[in-house]
Amino acid sequence: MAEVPTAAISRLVTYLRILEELETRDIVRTSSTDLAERAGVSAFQVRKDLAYFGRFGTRGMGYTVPILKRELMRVLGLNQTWNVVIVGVGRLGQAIANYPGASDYQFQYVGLFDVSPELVGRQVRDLTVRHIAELRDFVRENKVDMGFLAVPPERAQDAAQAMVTAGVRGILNFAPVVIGPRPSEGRVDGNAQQEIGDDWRGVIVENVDFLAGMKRLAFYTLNPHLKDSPVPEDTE
Amino acid sequence: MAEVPTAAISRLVTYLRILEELETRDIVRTSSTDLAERAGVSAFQVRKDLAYFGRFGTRGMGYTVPILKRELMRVLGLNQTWNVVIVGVGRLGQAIANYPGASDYQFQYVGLFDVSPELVGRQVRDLTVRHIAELRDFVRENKVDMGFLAVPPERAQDAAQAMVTAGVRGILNFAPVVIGPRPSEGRVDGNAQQEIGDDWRGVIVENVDFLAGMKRLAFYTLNPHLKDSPVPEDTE
DNA sequence: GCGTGTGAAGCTCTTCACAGCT
DNA sequence: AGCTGTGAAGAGCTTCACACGC
Repeated sequence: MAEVPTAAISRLVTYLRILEELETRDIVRTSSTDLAERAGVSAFQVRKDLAYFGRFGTRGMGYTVPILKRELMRVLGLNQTWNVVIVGVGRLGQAIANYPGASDYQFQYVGLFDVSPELVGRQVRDLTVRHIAELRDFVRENKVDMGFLAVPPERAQDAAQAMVTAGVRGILNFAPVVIGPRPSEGRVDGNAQQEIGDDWRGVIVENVDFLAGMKRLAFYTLNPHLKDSPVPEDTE
Repeated sequence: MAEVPTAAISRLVTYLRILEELETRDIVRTSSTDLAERAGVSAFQVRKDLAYFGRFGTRGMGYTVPILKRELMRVLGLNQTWNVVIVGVGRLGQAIANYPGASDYQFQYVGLFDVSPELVGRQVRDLTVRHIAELRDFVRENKVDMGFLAVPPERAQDAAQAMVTAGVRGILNFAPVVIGPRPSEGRVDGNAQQEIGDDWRGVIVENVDFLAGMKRLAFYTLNPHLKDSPVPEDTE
């Protein structure tokens, strides 16, 4: 199914970041070996990852930083504007909204939503927090490309369903739960759950779960032999 | 090398979460099929993942929720106390420090560190923010099991190096950069980089990178066919 | 009969070696 | 000569089918 490995996409993001840093330092040329070292992967891997999307280098020469950067941005869809709503504007949601770097890639926060009366109406980063009941109309009246979900875990499934129903097709889920085309837990399950998940078709969910990260870290700290350490073996 | 797939550990964390929710609802029995459905994976996968660590079920019966929960906590190292320092106490670091759920697993924040004069000395969640120069002594005088790194990306490599030098053996890296046994960028590279990375041996790094998550989401929103959607095909 | 546990098959991803261009 | 691009080999992960125990 996946003719391009998911892990390859994560690595492309890393390469892009490295290219940006090289560009700020006015370094114009690089190579798969150089990128590999900076990214902590093998040079084979770099070349293979790039090869999924085209031929960006020159044999014998390497890569030209601005060109490869431009191409990776195009591949990743970062040369266009993305309108984003944030659902859940507590401490985490606000930290996300204010985190620098998102606007560098034309990610624009266009709406903030919450249920808390203390938050609705408040200004956060030039935007007024709206009640989540307004989400549906907002998504219909505005172009919304993706939504960030930063509500407490017990509300995540319902909030995600609301986003999908409203028409959001990409969700970055910060809540430590699995969201998806499931009947909402704690609801009477009697009536014919007709076509559950039909509106989830084509919806992309990416998870950013820091509690899970903590637990993985705990496990690997206890079992370090099960994880490849960041100490390089040899780049090629 | 990895006799247990990395992805399996992530899934175990998910199973554990589901078991906790079942327990709060007083559900005592479950099965690989049930867990699979809730976790969004196949039942084969659930059984295989559990089999890496033991035999926790009863044939023909399924699993007993409290037993499987206890066993998974033991496997993941969540039945012991973990002392955590947070390096970087800006908006993101504070959101992390205040995020509920960490203390449920005996993750205890024992020290907060930053360089900003505005933050050092301030109280955050019952702790006084210390200057990062105190990190080394702090780690030596206190038992510190892991560190969370939430500084701006340009400071991440140096801060990570400081943590490792101080003796921190597990790092949860929130900064959108690769950290590791590299010479700090922007430093004169002249003298013999003797044994770079020697002190990184055995250090575990887990990344929680939400900017990367945004970019992956952008890519998969543009190329949905390259990603398995959350819509289930059939659980078994 | 039912659901777990597991060796084996199948598939995806990574590593490799080298052909090909500059 | 040097470094990319890529088919092929190898490793690792997932899926499967079925034996086993309740």
